[in-house]
Amino acid sequence: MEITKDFKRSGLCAEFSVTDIGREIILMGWVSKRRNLGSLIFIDLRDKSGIMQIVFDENVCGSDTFRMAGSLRGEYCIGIRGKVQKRAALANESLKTGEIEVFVTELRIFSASETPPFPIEEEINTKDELRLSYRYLDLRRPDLQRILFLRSRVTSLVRNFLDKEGFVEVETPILQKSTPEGARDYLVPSRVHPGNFYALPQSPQLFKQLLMCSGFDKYYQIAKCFRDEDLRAHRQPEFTQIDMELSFVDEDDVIDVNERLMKHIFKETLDIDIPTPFPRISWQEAMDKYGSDKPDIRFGMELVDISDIVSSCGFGVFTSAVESGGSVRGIRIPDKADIARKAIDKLTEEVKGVGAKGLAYIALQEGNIKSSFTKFISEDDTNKIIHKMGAKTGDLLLFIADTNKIVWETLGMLRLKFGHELELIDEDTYAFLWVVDFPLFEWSDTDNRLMAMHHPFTMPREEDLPLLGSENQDKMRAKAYDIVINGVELGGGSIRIHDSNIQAKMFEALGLSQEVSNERFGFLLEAFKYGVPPHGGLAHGLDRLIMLIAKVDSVRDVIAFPKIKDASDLMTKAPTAVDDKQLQELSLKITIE
RNA sequence: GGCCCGGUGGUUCAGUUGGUUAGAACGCCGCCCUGUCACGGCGGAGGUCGUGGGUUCGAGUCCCAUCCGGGUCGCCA
Repeated sequence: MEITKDFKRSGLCAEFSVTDIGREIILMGWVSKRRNLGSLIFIDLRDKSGIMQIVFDENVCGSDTFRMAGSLRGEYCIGIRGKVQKRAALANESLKTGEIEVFVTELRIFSASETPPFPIEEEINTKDELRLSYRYLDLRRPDLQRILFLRSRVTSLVRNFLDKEGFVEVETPILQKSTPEGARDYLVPSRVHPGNFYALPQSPQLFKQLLMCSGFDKYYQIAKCFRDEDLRAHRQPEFTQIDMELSFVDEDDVIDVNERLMKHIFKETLDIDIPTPFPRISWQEAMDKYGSDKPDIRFGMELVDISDIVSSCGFGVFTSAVESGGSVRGIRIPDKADIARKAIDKLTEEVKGVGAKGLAYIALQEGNIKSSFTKFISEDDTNKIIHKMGAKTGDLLLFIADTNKIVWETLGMLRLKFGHELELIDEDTYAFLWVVDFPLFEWSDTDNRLMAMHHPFTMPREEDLPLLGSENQDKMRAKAYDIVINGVELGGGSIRIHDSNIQAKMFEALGLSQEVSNERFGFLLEAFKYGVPPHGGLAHGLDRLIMLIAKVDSVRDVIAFPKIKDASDLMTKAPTAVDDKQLQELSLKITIE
């Protein structure tokens, strides 16, 4: 059945209302539900806009059409001509079009459908495995359609906003040079250059800096990025960034434009007014207070450092942690003093999973203090701890003694866990936050050297510059900033180095010889010889932004065709083996099996 | 790669200390029904309980291995 000149869609289901009563219209869509009453057949016709009830009455449509209507089944793709009428019975208040219906005079079945493997409805419980195998059917469901329409709306808002701000969108190459610093690259073999490979971009980082060298001043791109690392609920191997770079700016300028961008997006999509400026805290403060560089500040329960009290308390676990450069910190869980011994044991197992050696606690029960360690320390010290923690009867205090990194990570995890469990979090608020003054470097045990925490082109803070090259350079802070919403790292960026001397020292600090840095980044260093503007930028994770706005928990729900945990595609079965002929052309040989 | 959770008609689930013929709801098929919208009524089909092995008189249930999916740690400059 073909579409003909005199059978064109007059509009979408949800576009019609009582003002159209009496009109003859043509609708096209899918059979969502059918209710066959014998000599009266109701069909819920679904298109991307919603549902329209259509009615088949043999007296109106004739016996042939009525017989056809009886054969309709779920997901048949059809077109109908009919007259809009006010419903004879009560209106259906759950439908936008609930006051009207269409009496069909002509039915065209474009194609039949097998019974779908899962219901095409909102809020189904079907396993991801099945949904992703039939993603094209999954995407018929209204909730997923809404998210993809939302996603399109957001990218459109981003483009309009940044265009007005004087940004230019430039496409950077997908086939790039591999620079093995950071995540693993996806590699693409070159046919023309046997034995050589392109890499898919992990981000357009170097190209956007080059665009600043070229004088574009303000660049952005809705950029596809690729990282060959294992997946998580928030992580896909290919994902999209709202990427930008600006010249002649400092941190405040980048932060300002992005605050206004976020405010604009949240106003236009959710009609929420996000107050600006967003709060800013230093990385150090974030770690000390929340044990995380992406803290959820919708609730308190902040970490407390008790190292000074316990540094010579006589309890070996505590004192040795402090002596070896670590710390002892705790959090106060309100009204949890009645926690069962078994639950403490379970928590202990959990913190061991994060790398802690154990979990100490004080439970301030009515008239009784239950604790794993107070018998080892003086009553005076116990009271000091309770006082510093601000604890009162009924509270549970949990402590970790270890390196700072493990203490932060463990207590940060416990804080989030109890924040959710005790329902301290208002799910309807969006708490924006800038985390600034990140450390410039981070020690890598696997590589046994300093690594750039952000990337090697990040500008150190001026007052820390004298430390570069010194033995204290690991204490340096960067002009780097992350934007965090509700405990989710939405994006990050930095002011870049535009001074080739500082850049050279930076590579030296990272243990990159001049040869290696030239081989990897020579084109950028060369470009920096020709008058490079001060510049900096930021990239937002678009997928995460959509997750937050749409309030969904899996990044798969905001990507049309996502990959599963092992980075394969359940629907197309990619990746797959290729023909020997293709391998030969690429001068590749498979060595497995 | 480690750890945790899951896999039972098409879908979502139940299934007792191992014990008759593995159940329910929805969906599907047939018949009836002129105002349904979670339509209703009557009838029906549909399961090698992910797979392989083991223990047992007997396994959906216990054990081992394996496959598939999810979460998480490692990893993600």
